[in-house]
Amino acid sequence: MGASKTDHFTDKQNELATLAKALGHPARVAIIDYLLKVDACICGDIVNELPLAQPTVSQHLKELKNAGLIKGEIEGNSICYCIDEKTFSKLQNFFSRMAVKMEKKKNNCC
Amino acid sequence: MGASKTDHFTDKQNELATLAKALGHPARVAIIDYLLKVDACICGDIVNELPLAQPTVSQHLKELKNAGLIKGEIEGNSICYCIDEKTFSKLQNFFSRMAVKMEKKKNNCC
DNA sequence: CATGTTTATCGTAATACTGCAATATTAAAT
DNA sequence: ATTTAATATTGCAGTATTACGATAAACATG
Repeated sequence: MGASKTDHFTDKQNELATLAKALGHPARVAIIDYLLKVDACICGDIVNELPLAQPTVSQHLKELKNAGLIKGEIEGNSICYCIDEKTFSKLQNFFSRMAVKMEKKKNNCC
Repeated sequence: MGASKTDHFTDKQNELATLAKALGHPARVAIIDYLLKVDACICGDIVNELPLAQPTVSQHLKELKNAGLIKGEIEGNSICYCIDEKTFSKLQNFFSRMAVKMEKKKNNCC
């Protein structure tokens, strides 16, 4: 089938899955890495940084934007992309909540 | 094509992408949630918790295990699954390193 | 306005993912 | 040794993802 049964899971589960999925490709991780490495937002350049054709990069950028991981503002005839920190802190919250639960059940388990 | 060009990215990028991809499905997030909710490791039960057929759940468990997010030990004729905390702390490290970089470039950007 | 630059979209091919019925495997219990 | 229970594997259908060439759209500049 290839289609996930999203309606059977909670909103939080679907949300985390969507964010994780967006990060589930090395090219998209590389885009995030690059946005973090340079000291400001990037207008262009991203295509030259990746070993992929321009349409492919554009597609990956779109997916990151759809997931809310990056923002893109039009700046003249190029586009200024930057990280959406709110979404990343949401991701971090998911994991720290998980960490708390793990701490609780320590030694309760294999 | 449908195949990622993993050789063109760094090991860390590929590693994070692999872990994120494994969490990129609500059923797999639900499995992790369940393992965290119950106070011990689970021998069985997981199939009954999810709105999916047994072979499908088994497949998701396999993917989580391949990614190193869970461990499964044979216990009699059932299997005891539990979270692999090492992998989760690795994930958390990725995100906290990112958070540090974000903090640094604050106000340097849109 | 014509041209070049930058980014997005379309179309398409190859591959991966999701889901399940049927079946196999494994180990306990009778 | 059979039966039962719990998981895994196989095979298949349907869908999604990845990648890119070709092309379009938007804008700045000469």
